[in-house]
Amino acid sequence: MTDHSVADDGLEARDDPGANGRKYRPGRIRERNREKILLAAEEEFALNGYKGATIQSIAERAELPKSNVLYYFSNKTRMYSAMFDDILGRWNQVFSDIRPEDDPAEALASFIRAKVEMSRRYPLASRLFATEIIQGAPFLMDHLRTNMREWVRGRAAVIQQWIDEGRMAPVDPVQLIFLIWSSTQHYADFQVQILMVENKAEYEKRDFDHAAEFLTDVILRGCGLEKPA
Amino acid sequence: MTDHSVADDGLEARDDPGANGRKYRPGRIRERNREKILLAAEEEFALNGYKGATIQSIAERAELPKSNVLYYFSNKTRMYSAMFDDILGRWNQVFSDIRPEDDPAEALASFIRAKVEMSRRYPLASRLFATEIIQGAPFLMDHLRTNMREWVRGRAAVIQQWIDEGRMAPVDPVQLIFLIWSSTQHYADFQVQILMVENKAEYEKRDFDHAAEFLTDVILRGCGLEKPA
DNA sequence: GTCTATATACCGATAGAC
DNA sequence: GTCTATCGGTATATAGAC
Repeated sequence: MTDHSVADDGLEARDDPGANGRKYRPGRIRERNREKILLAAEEEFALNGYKGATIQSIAERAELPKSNVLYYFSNKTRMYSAMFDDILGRWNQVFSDIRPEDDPAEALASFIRAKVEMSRRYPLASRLFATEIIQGAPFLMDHLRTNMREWVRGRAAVIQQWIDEGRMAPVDPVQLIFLIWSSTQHYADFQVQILMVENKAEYEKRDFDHAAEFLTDVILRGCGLEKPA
Repeated sequence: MTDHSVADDGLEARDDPGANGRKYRPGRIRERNREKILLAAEEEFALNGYKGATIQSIAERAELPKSNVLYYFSNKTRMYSAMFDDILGRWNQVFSDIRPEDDPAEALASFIRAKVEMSRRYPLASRLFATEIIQGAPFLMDHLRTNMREWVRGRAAVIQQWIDEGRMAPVDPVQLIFLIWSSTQHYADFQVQILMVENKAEYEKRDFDHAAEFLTDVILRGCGLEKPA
């Protein structure tokens, strides 16, 4: 269960314009099908879990024959891994950095906003990630032990420096990161619960704005910070 | 998938002392086996998901033949439902109430502590619940729509009253409940991630104490409250 | 009540025609 | 590259001996 392979298909975006202006790209169909499959897999895995999702159902959602799916991803575990590579890549593009010279209030607020926005834009990815962690992270263990640990340590060091400089209340930086993670992801992972409790049919953009505002409000004040203008 | 039946086996704890002082209770073996199965089911379902958990593996963990398990719970879905009835019953016993005349700081602090303690004592139950919600709550939908909605509304009303009386900062009471839920459950649901990031082999009691202290510290201050003595 | 044997169904993966 | 047919394995659930 440590087969956390990198999706290494040739995805170079080589443009090779044809005669009549229509772009010709070798592997364009392949690329498109790959994306369709990964998107379908995201929905099926998120909704039914690893075992519960079947290659058949993924194929149907992607509007491709089952064997075609197995042609692109030789087996189910590889497909699952490739999906996480996809998700983690997407996340890395979005994550903004924080630096010691930044204003703590502004940095934390923008971090919270970015995470809430992620919950809004990629709820399936968030749920998949949560399910994977809850079940013991068999596929992402390596990622947690290396990349994520380093990521947290880097951010925690910056926060600690802010504290040492007396620019915010002395709270455990690592716990603070966990608090921001959990409270923001909650809106994606527990969407159904939130909707049911609030008796809403579906989320609207303003719900996320409201959530982000509430969280920055409470967490920043909890860190002894004034809300940025 | 709406077969959310209540486990209605005769579980009356009728004591019927025998001749030599040894308690005789009809259905005692049945009760014991039921508990063993439900405990095993909790572990298997939490670790592998609904589809991933097999009756065979549950039976082995409970040290009973597979058919014996199917004798107590006629099928897999009933077993899954009975497990949640069990969990929800356990939770209802623990949940403390909050009243308008309580001190907001103390009430919220004890609520946070109780939830963290729950994450420590019943991590599997928390993970099962999370997985169920993430996957759209097919079995718990009814519970969310009725019991849980009422529970939240009752607590939110009390918090709102505190706000109206100027005893705490004006924050959205429902969002505050979500914040406390998400941040406390996180320690059970994302245990592996937390351990990996902090490079720890396993949780200790003091880790939970530390987490509870951090959360009460930040959240209470975020609500404009002083930490209770 | 307990357990063996088995019916039935479905899944992942492969072989091979086109 | 695409698709049909199918193999081997395993799951739930039941029938029936004890």
